[in-house]
Amino acid sequence: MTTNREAKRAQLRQRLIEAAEIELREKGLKGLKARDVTARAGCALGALYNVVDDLDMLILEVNLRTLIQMGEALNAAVSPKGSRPSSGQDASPDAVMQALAATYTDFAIENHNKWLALFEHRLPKGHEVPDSYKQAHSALIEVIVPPLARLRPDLSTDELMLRARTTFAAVHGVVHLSLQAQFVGVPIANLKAEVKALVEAMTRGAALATP
Amino acid sequence: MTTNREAKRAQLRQRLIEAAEIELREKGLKGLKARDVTARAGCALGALYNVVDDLDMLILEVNLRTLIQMGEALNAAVSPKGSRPSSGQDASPDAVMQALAATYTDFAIENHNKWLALFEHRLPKGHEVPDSYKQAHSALIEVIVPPLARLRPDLSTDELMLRARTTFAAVHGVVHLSLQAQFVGVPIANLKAEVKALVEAMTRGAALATP
DNA sequence: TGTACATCAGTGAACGCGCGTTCACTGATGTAC
DNA sequence: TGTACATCAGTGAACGCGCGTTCACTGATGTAC
Repeated sequence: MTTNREAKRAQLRQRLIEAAEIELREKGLKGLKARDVTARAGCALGALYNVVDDLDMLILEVNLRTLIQMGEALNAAVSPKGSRPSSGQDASPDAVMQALAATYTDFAIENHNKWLALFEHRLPKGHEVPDSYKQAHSALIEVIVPPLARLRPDLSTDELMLRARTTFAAVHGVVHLSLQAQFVGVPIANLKAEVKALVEAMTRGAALATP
Repeated sequence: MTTNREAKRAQLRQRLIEAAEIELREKGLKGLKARDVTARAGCALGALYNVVDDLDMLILEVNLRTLIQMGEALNAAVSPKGSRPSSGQDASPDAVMQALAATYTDFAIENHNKWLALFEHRLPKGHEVPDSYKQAHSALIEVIVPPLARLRPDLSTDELMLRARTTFAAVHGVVHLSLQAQFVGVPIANLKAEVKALVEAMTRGAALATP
């Protein structure tokens, strides 16, 4: 039963990822240390390197989780749990866009450090971003496309993808500068209202462009 | 002439700030090292600490310069050099907003590392952000307020300040994710067009809200 | 089922490096008389 | 103006620390017969 060994390895790997996730949540990316992670996972420092190439790869793994969690949150916002399968199209596209933006804002607030790590972590040269990671990225954008497509039937698929990224990034920017607090950001107390106004402007402007 | 000594000190200080600026521009925030800066400034490592508390304080000084340069660029975009004093109000507010956003985008592209450092650098606890820094921040926002005020005469001064920050942050977000390249950003080739569309939507939406 | 051997996960002390900061020293620049 | 002394900018080797990563070792887990 060589599987037994593999299973244990995989188990330790999971424990390490979970430990890293908690450490990241509590201390932020800069505060994430190999020693703390292994201590929390209950194994020796060296064990980490039996199971993972690099500390960077471990972080990437945690980030992948965060991306997936974010995707789940956004999807839940688009199709709330109570809704029946056939009732997918009833909410107005403006409302859907607002729900997505609000969900993103909440997610960022509630998972501040983990969310920040998505943008702060940069791979050392030589490492390539894994496919699963890229897929999780696209999944996020694809949530925005359907409501946007209804607002802008004039746009091609490519243009929609592009505009979806722009919309995402605009909301992201407002949230990011606000939570950073040190720069020109909107005070957190006003954040949600301003994000709403932003999305309102964007969906309204879009509607105008489609007579 | 005790002034002579002071003058030399101030001179070295300037040389160090300039050296740090070049190092930052070339190698980015993470690549900025005390040894490289002093080598470039042509003084000994220790001299740095005669003239500045901290490496962090030196970075802050460089960031202040960057903020001021950015402010100058934005101001130049609002009132181009050829224009006479009395002709300040002729451009439409939409056009002014577009010019500001385009200028911000260009500035970010052309000064990538320095611009990034504005957002990446965080002071260690205990240090307080100096007033000059905060002033430079506000100066940026205040460039946006006049055109926005013309688009939204219904908003109070406070609301305008807030909306100006939101607008700034939205544009910033699109530029930031795009130049970061690794995340969900807009491809750089499409960046300027998308920023334009964003600002168009925001100014148009605003006009609608003011019947 | 039991024994001998091989493998490999797990260990944690030690390595190594990068780098900000200090500090004892020197020599030039200023001050006192 | 000249001399004796004090100050302080400037020097760069050495300190110190944090921390990712390695490595020789051990003991448990699996395999062969």
